[in-house]
Amino acid sequence: MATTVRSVRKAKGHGAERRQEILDAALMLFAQRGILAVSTRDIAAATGISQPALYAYFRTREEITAVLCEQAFLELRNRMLAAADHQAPTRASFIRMCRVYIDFGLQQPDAYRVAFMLEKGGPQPQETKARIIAAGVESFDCFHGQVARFVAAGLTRPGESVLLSQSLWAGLHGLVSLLIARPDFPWADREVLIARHIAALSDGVLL
Amino acid sequence: MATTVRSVRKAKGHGAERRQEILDAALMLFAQRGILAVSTRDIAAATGISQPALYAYFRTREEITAVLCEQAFLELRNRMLAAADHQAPTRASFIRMCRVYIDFGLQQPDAYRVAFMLEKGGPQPQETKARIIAAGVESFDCFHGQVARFVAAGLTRPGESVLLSQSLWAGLHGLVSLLIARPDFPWADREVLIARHIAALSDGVLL
DNA sequence: GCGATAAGTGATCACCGATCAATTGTGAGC
DNA sequence: GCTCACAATTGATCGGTGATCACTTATCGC
Repeated sequence: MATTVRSVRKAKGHGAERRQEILDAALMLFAQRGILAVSTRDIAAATGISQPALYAYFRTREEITAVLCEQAFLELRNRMLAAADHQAPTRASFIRMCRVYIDFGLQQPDAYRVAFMLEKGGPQPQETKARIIAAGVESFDCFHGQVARFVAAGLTRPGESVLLSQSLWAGLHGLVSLLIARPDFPWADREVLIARHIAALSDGVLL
Repeated sequence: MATTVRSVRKAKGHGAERRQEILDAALMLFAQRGILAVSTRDIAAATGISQPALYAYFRTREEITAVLCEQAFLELRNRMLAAADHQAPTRASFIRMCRVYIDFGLQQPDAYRVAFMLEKGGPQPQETKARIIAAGVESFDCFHGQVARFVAAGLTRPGESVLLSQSLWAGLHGLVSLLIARPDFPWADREVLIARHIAALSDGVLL
């Protein structure tokens, strides 16, 4: 089933390529079968290497998901930066910003799950943990920068921009995470619900 | 460490007691060590029985968490019913309702995690799955009943009450789940953030 | 008392994450 | 072109996991 083709041995300085191959294989398997249902042996087989070889690139299985988490945060940041127009902020651009976030989560539910919804089992190595937090903060800073433009333009209700940003982020995350985690719940029509939710968040944040 | 005292053998008709003892032990261990860090052997030892004995009461380990999930939903419903005053709905009572939800999540983070944030590994037995969904829907119906009172009183922005309820639930869940899942994030002061979030949700839902 | 049966157990299975010594292949120096 | 240090990778294995089995033990209706 999984690609069991043994991949060629990498030349001396090219460990980074193999590392990314492992990450790609892991993300694909996570998306196909769910994060908890994928073993290190599965990841190794899909990459075309033996299971112990994984541990030359990652200290633990959790570190693999941690790096994917970091990459997911960076991808979210890139999407937000790409979508950021530099026109004067309006209610319409606020709504667009919200949609970018929600679409990211719904289009890449596994990356989103890894980034925001994964239970941490054992304590991570300090350096790995710090990198994840840093990536998360970086994404949030980007988000906060967007929100701050609305604050500066005098379009928002009173409150510090950090407070408004964290509240808004939480509001967006709530819908995305519930739609991902509880797909069997009798939700209202998804598009209508998203539109209403964004409208509510806009009314809650903007004047 | 764990209570290794062997419990007395239950008389014939008293299996339900033992079943609840297992659930209590499991919830305690989940709260202490995290859900993924608790094994069936741990739960059995804390209950005072052997590990295979668990499988006389639950078909899989997942079914234990599933039943805890169901119980968490019912507890949430009870809290909401207990807090529901039957005075005329006001903005203040709306805010109180939001606080009940948030406090439930923050005071019982593991029950909340089990109910809303747990990744389902393999497919559940159909009957167990149906019971969880039913408990979740029951909780939501209770929540929806509260929101509908505000709608009926003409206090809300336009939109079906189901839509408003799902959006509001998502907004509340977003903050609770992020505070639980990412305690290391540099959050603003928790109380201030909660107050601002509830204010935003109120402004988004109420006129 | 006694036997049917519920309640509980030790042994064991396949699989998991992780580690180890041993092996294979690569490429710089000559 | 040959050699050889070392990066890259491996098979074997460890303790622990969820789950299942045949078996034993205690209870209660008769």
